[in-house]
This record gives sequence, structure tokens and C-alpha cells, in this order.
Amino acid sequence: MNMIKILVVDDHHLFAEGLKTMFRPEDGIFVAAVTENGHEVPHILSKQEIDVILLDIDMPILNGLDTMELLKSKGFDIPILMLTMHQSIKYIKSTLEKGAQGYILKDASKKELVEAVTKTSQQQNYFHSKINDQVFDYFRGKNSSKSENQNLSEREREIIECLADGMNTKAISEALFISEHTVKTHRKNIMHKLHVKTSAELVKLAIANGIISIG
Amino acid sequence: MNMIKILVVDDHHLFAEGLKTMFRPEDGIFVAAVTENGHEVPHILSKQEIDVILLDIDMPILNGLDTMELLKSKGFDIPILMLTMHQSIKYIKSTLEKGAQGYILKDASKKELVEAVTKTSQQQNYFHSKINDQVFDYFRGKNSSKSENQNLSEREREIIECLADGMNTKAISEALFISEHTVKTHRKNIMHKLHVKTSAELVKLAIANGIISIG
DNA sequence: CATGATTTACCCCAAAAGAGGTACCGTTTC
DNA sequence: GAAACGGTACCTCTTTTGGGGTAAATCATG
Repeated sequence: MNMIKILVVDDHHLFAEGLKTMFRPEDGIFVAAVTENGHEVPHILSKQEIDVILLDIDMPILNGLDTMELLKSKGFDIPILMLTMHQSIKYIKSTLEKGAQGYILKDASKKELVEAVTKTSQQQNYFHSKINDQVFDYFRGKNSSKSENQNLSEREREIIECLADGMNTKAISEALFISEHTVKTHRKNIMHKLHVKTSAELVKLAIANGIISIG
Repeated sequence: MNMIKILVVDDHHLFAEGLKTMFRPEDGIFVAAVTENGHEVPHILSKQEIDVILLDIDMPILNGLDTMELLKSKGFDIPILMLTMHQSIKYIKSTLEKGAQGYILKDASKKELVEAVTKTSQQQNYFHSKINDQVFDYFRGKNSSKSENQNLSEREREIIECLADGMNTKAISEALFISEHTVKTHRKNIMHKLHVKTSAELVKLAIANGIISIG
């Protein structure tokens, strides 16, 4: 039986270190490489054979989604299993769109991870049961409130960022070199799109959905 | 040399599982027990000898801070090393106040963790270098802008949560059975305490500092 | 080139927010 | 028992928000 060679990309050293020692020969899985930086992945892939990439989403330098983008642009086509603590539909959706093979949570059991890695290596999809529920929920409510969350224009995102930074209409208009009327129109449109009643709620929703960051 | 017996309390099975296999005899550390539920800790402690508790903060059923509270109330006095991904001063402050022996991040190295556990078992304090910086920063700015971030009253936190949920003054007053005047007074006081100019900024800051959650 | 999305800008108007006060009543703490 | 704090409530006032419109210029893209 051939061992499945995996590459772990995770900025939590301890977690990656733990995975390394967790797999036993009888699991059929072997951690061939570990890195905490997405930028290093192409280099590793060019030097050694990897069957599955275990990819964390939250990473400081290059996050999981951007890492997938990088790999795609470099022509790599290795099955990717996202391993993360997030069950937000936003992340799940993004990873699926970018072509991830599977999605598993950090609170999964070892058995589930072994199954996930095995399936992924065979080009099969794997989704943690908790994730499945989320996905179903999402598609059930497809043409209701949540579908339009992401189609904000760049300008609209800018406005939200300004609002989150405590700027009022006048300040925003000066910062973006547009009239106060325009700022008001944007804010109005955004609030209508996202179905929120106040700027405060807008900021919370924007943070929750990753539209803006908390930096 | 006596092995240090540790109890790992973490809802991320994979992480806990990884720790279990990571420690080697030469590290002098041995994972004696693992649980994902803070409620089970007293029971485990009464059944077996534990030298150090490795405690995660984010847990669904009983979080790390409440677990510490529970242990204190039951009279247990075993050194606790907080193991978490958060570097927010809020968590650090809370854990210190509750008497944690140390604080280490999940992106630490194995070497650092071994050092942390060892020190903790000897009743010494351990703080990850990243944490140290945070703590110093905090005390440096003690009587400036950031000092009052955390001393919001429970009522004030409630008000922020309502604002983040898109409620206006009237809605909040009805939800909390107080007058609109009172809501305005609270909001005013909060904004003054946290030095923010708008409710939108307030929500962002509250989320960033863990005062409210994005649920 | 035509259609649609984006960005821009304006109108009116009611409601809410925000900045400045004061003040009373319980706790807790010194 | 006085002081400090938290929660409550009220006042006035100006500024801002948010809801309802309309509409032009620009950009993208089929």
C-alpha cells in the first residue's frame, strides 16, 4: 500500500507539529512537508512529490485562498483539503469556487481526517458533516437574503471601511474626493443591498462576512 | 526524572490528538488526559494526578475562562497554561486576573511549548514573547487611550450588542425595558470611554477587542 | 453600439444620533 | 458615613442619518 504524502500548510506550528506525529504507518498517510507560509508551497511542490495539500485558511502572510490562487496560476493541480476552524458559509463558498477538493474542521476526529485525506487523494470530494449542513442551508436559501451579500462594488466596500473607521458623511466625501450626496447614495445603496437598518449593523455584517477586516 | 502529567482541554480534537503524539519521553511531558469539555475537568482531576492543565479559551460548551472559574470554585489549584490563538489584550488580561500561570499561542513551536509546560509545572510564569510585547504595550499605555477599553459595565456591553444588531434607540429601550433617555446616556458614555465617533466605529472596535462576538 | 452596472450628484423630509448638561438611587468600597 | 460606581432618567440643541425619489456620465462587455 502506497503512503499518501501530504503537505501541511498552517501557521500554527504546534498544530502542524502535532499532525506530523499523529499519523501512523497503518493510517497510510505521511506528512512529507510542513510550511507556515503559502509562498513556499510552489517551491516545495517542485522539489518533492505531494499527493494532498492540507491547507489552513487563516494565515498571516498569504492566506489559504490566496495560496490556492497562487498554485492555480503556477499550474499546480494537486488535491487540496481545507483544514480550518471556520464553518462560515463565506469561506466554504470561496474554497469550493476556487476548486478545493474538501473541507474539514479542526475539531474533527483523527478518523475523520484520515478519511478526508484518503478521499481527497483519490480525487473524491470530502466535506465534514457540519459543513454539509451549512452548504445545504445555503442552497436552500439561495434566492433569499444571503445571495446578494458579496456583490458589492469596490467603491461600496471603501465606503463601508470608512464608516467602520468612524468617519461621517463629510469626512468620507473628503477622503474619497466625492460629494457628500454621493456618499449618502452609496451608503443608502449598501444598506439596501445588505438589508441592514443602521451603519453599526452594517459594520458588524461586513466584518462577519469578511467584506472588511478588523485591522 | 519525573514526567509532567498534563491534561489537555481543547475542543479541537485534531489539535489535542496531535499534542498527545507529539511529546516524546525525552521531553519529560506526558499527555495524561484529554477532554473537549470544561465541565469534565473536575471529574478528571479527582480521578488522576495532573501537574499542568493546558487550557484552550474558545470552547463551545464551557469556555476556558469559565473553566478556570469552575476549578477555582471547586478548590482545585493546579497550574494552568492557556493555549490559544488569541493575542488580544482582553483575553490575556482576563486570564491573568483569574490566575493563569502562563499564556502561549497556538503558533508557538514545540520547543516553546515544552518550555512553557515545564515552567508552569514549577509554578513559574510563562508568557510567549508575542504576549509579553502585548502586555508591555498595555501597561505602557495604561492611562492613555487603551486603558479603559475593557472596563465597560455589563449593561454597556448589552447596549453595544443591540447597536451591532441594527437596533435604534427606541428598539433598544424596548428590548431592555428602559427609557430611550437611558439608552442614549449609555451610548454616550460608551462612545466617550472608547473614544469613538460613531456607532459604526464602536461596533468595529468592540468586535476587534472581543467585547462582542460576530455571531 | 447598445445594454447594464458603476459612480457620480441632486431633491425633500422625518427620524435619529451625538454633544452638552443635571440628577436620583442603589451598591460597593474605603 | 462618605465616596465611587453603575444604572436610571431627563433637558436642550445641532448635526447626521436614513428613506423616498431622479438622473447624468462613465465603464464594461456582450
